[in-house]
Amino acid sequence: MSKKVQHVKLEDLAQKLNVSKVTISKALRDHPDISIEMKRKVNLLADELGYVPNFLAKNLSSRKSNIIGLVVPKIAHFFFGSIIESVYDTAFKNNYEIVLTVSQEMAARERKHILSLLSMKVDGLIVSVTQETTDNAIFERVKNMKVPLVFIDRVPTTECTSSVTVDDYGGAYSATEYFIKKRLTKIAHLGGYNHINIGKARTAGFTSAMNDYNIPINSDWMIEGGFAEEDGYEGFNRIFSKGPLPEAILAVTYPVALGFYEAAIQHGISIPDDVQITCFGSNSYKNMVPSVFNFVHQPAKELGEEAVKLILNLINNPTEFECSNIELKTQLMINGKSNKSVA
Amino acid sequence: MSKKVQHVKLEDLAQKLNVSKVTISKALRDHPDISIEMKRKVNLLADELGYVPNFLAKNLSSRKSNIIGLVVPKIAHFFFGSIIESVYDTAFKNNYEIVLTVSQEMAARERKHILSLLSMKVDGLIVSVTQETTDNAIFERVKNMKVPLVFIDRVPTTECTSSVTVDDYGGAYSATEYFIKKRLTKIAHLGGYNHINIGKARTAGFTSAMNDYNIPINSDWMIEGGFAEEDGYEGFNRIFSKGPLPEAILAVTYPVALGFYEAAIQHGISIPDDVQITCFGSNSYKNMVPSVFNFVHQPAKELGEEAVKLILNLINNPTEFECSNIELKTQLMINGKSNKSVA
DNA sequence: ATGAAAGCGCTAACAC
DNA sequence: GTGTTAGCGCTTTCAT
Repeated sequence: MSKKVQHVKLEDLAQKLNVSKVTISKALRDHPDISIEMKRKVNLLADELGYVPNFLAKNLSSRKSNIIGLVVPKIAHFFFGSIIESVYDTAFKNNYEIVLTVSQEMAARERKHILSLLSMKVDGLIVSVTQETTDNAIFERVKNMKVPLVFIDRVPTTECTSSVTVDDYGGAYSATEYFIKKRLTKIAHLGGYNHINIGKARTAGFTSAMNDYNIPINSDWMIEGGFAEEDGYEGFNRIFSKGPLPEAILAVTYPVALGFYEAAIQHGISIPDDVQITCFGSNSYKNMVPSVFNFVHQPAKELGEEAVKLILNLINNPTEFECSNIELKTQLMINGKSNKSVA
Repeated sequence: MSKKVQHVKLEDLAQKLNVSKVTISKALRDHPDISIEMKRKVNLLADELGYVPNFLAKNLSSRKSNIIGLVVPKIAHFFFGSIIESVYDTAFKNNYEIVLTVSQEMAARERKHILSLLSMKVDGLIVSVTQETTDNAIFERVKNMKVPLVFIDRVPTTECTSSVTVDDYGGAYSATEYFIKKRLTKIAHLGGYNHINIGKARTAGFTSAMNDYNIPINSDWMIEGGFAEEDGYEGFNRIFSKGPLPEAILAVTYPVALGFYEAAIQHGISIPDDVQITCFGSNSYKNMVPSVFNFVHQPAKELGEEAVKLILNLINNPTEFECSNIELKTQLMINGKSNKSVA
């Protein structure tokens, strides 16, 4: 390693080689103008001196960044953790950097982060909205600025968005159907807000399955709320206060199932003996480790990959890939194993 | 919302208000030079026009960024997920942004990411090294550049680093002692590499406890490896190939425990009936949900908070906080409950 | 209290 | 092939 590592810039290289800094700049970027010989010399010297281009200057003058901004509502949950890991990995392999921001389910933070990312001149934006997000103005703004935008998993209700989602309706339908076929017909739904696609579609899937099998829906058991533990906790208490418990629960997310579980245990209810729970999400580690829940498995890794691919397509080809929606299949996992008895 | 959202810059505001852009710049930054009245007008207009300062230009000229770079080896695991969430949250509350990069346990990626972050002119760097990291040259370079650097959880063996870690030695000691007091003396250690602090200290804690209680250590059961599932999987197979299994396992991380678990199940071994497993990490969600493992609980949230506080101190006061090491306590959790019978 | 000039480190025209 | 000239949008002296 060289000793002089501080503040090596184009001009330093230029002086040492007695050429202009433009030559250096071009050589480093493998511009066809420059001779092979020159490029060799420049790269050698750059390595030796430990030259690292100044990201800020570079992007300010070129007005692109090779950065994709990512905005997620949560991070310390397996589903989002997996999405994020996958997005990072796919971006890295395509020579893009990710700048991740976390909105913590707060619309105000989400807005602030998007503005930050825009001011960094990101080349594109991948967003999974908060449970609070109802105002789409910020997304309109992104669109007006012609910054490619892809939603992942959670999509606000606007026209012409590009998105990567899962088959929420079908997943909820299958999970509900599975309960019914097991003769568990007293089913509650801990659903998400209807202003978000996943809340709406999952509730619709649940309702359709119930209707198709002529099972009456108990309106006390149709809970609409957020996606976090506290929502599940509160959901239990609301259901509990109304009388006898259902035999089965379909929960809109894994955290909601956890919250329900906590409240149930505190009331001496045994899970899954007294109440069976299926939730959207993903059992961790290859579904090896036993869980008290069953899952509507969401392919997080694929979601991340597809979102990056789509945003790259949008960056390179803004018109052709506008408003494309990719929907991936879910899979009902019973005791960690894929369930084939239902569609 | 205003319609003209694209490319509003200082000069645009300046023209509208018939002042120079310097005045605007100062007003926006609440500089004492500017009159209250002027500031009011400027802020109003900025809001109206949706002005967002250009991050690139701003930081290029001021040569600071209000950004802290974060480098972690993994993300889709609860422990790192929690650290990351906590770092983001604490940074946000202090008006800093985080740029997160993920090395995926690869030293080469780690190096590349650190260079990227340096070229973004981050104000400081929080790093948890990969299991491969043995060359400290890149960290020396950071130090030479006078960029504040804090290690979190995983620290390379260099002199004068600032770090936030847990009591790895004590945690491993307590976990081992607990086994011994339960009369489980055939204990294997699935340890981490000795070139990283956590590998070394946890192995030392295990060894000390065994020695203090005069329990012989079976060298076939002292595995040194990485921190991921595959290492646990391989660890099982190495132990299994040597003859009878131990009664208990101390695993250096949760993923290692998972890998061991998978391999064990495949061989018809029952966990925890045949082999009890304790690992470093954290049961998820308030330790409510039953787990087949016991845990040496690491306070991830506090780790993140302390790391951010320390880096902010270093940024504001580079000399005073140099080489400070914060060590947090671990807690042995048995069946999700804190164990008081051992230290 | 306000502004003019210079410059952060780089890239993009356009000459030569 | 290589260099010259501008300029990205902001902040910083230093005048006024």
